[in-house]
Amino acid sequence: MMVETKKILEEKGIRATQQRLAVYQYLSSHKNHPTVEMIYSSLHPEMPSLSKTTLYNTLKLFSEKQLALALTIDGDEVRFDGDTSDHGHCKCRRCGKVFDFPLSSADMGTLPEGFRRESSHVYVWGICGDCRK
Amino acid sequence: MMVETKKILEEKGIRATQQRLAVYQYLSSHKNHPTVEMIYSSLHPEMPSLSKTTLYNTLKLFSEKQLALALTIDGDEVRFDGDTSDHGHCKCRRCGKVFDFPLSSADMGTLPEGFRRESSHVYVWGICGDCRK
DNA sequence: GTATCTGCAAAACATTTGCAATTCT
DNA sequence: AGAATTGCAAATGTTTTGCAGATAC
Repeated sequence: MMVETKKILEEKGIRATQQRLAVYQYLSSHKNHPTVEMIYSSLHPEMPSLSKTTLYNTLKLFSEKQLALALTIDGDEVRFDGDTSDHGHCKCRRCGKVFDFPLSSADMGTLPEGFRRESSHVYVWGICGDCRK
Repeated sequence: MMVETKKILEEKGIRATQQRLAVYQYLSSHKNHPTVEMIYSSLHPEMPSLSKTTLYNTLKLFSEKQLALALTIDGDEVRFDGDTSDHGHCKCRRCGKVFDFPLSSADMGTLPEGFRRESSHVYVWGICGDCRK
């Protein structure tokens, strides 16, 4: 399993260091769109040498190599998502949770003449089912 | 025209101060999705007393009162849009320009069971027509 | 063995806060 | 007059940078 993870990183041309493996595995097993702080707080106790500098470096690298998405659903904090498939995110303004949802495959509008789309994000705000009960 | 602007603010329950009128008029006449810095640099020469604190206060107030949208297409800077109608934004990764585009009225995916949508943003990245020539 | 990566401390930035002076109605 | 707003300076919080030592292949 550790071996598998190593392969995934190396296929993307990323040297598999302990720190990067730990971050990758964290993102793979935590689908709650963690912030940098959440990841750090969770990994640091077991890996005291892990620094925030490295965490920032690693997350930036993962975003660039398409191993993670950097979500800016809130302007004041970046959240990360290990699921890089095409999907939208919605956030409940009451409980603060972020949920995934599938995007309709169809178009989502008419882009300007000649614009070539490479990637996109859809963010929705509102109130989730639990909070409306 | 100044009178009109004043009315618009007051209808939203916002006291029409000089600073707020200036910011509102700036947003009305600059549709290029300016950052805080761009707005400040542009207004400050003509209104030297305008502080960034007030600018931040004003932009936050406008966002809350639906007089402007706060766009976080880039995680590291907030941009503002005086056009609060429903539309998407796309950014060219080569020239950096941000363009508006209409959203298809249809759904943009299936939200989680029970989630009530209040607002949404759609961001698209790619290369614009001019940069592809 | 050598290039890359890590982590510390400091720097750089953007945004917020406390508060006294000013401005609106 | 009285409440709301402004703007300064300081605080806060996040992300970046420089660089010496450690690590991976």
